[in-house]
Amino acid sequence: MPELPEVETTRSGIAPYIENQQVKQVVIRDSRLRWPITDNLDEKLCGKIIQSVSRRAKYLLLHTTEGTLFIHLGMSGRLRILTAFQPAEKHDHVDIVFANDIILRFTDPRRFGAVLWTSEPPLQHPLLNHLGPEPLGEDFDAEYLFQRSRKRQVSIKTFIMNAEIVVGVGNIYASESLFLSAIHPQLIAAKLTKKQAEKLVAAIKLTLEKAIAAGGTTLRDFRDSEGKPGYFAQELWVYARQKQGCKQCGHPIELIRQSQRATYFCPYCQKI
DNA sequence: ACATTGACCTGGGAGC
DNA sequence: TGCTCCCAGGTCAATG
Repeated sequence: MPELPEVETTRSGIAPYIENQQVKQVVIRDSRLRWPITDNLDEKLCGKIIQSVSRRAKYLLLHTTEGTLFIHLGMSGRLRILTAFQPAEKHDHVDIVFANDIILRFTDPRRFGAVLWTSEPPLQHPLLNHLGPEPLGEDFDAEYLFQRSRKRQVSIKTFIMNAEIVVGVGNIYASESLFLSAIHPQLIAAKLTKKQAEKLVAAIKLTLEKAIAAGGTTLRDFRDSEGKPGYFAQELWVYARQKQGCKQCGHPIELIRQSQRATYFCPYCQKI
């Protein structure tokens, strides 16, 4: 469920509550996530102070002086700050309790998420070290995207969702960015022109920035760290709008499948 | 190296 | 009401 804007919304929501706070207790109710939660996480984390909370791709990194806890929300994961006790429910798998009694609670019905500890520099971890540039970073530019797309035979939509090319662009924002840049999602990546690369990079950055500003997109169950939904859904041009009129030209939005994922686009605004 | 597909899970909604 | 089927904001591993 969460793409970069939702993860960033979660990051900025939890950071003020847990930065510079000392971990008092770790409660693990179910360690069966995408990978088993690191053994003896309580021993590793208890007594440590969270120096800062950062984000790399869709991972949240909780830094201490002796290691880093990194968390992925998968498709249905969620982090909440509890300032008063609440009984744990069915999918509340992990609580990190701080010395001031604030609780960071990880919930994940589908258990595609991850909660892992590393004492190495986190960006060198095998799950992180192969990732492409951040979409909002300066190194993600038209020249980069154009060069990387040469000779690539996948569709441009599949291409920009490849985390080795650029991270953070998930199923919603891929369709949205392609609409904004007027590029057909089935265009072969190798056929992207330099001009289209410029428009697409700008569209990805703008879409993600606006979604972050709106607190992410809530279609069904995304909630921020305080339990509130994101408001970007009302700004979506095409996603989940099949058969409805294009907000730009009125033609019905089409729904197709690419790599087993739904893609939405306007056949009039986005010609191949 | 690149492309495609299956796998991991649970819950909700549509259709019968 | 209840059953079955399909779908879902991700991404890794296995296979050509």
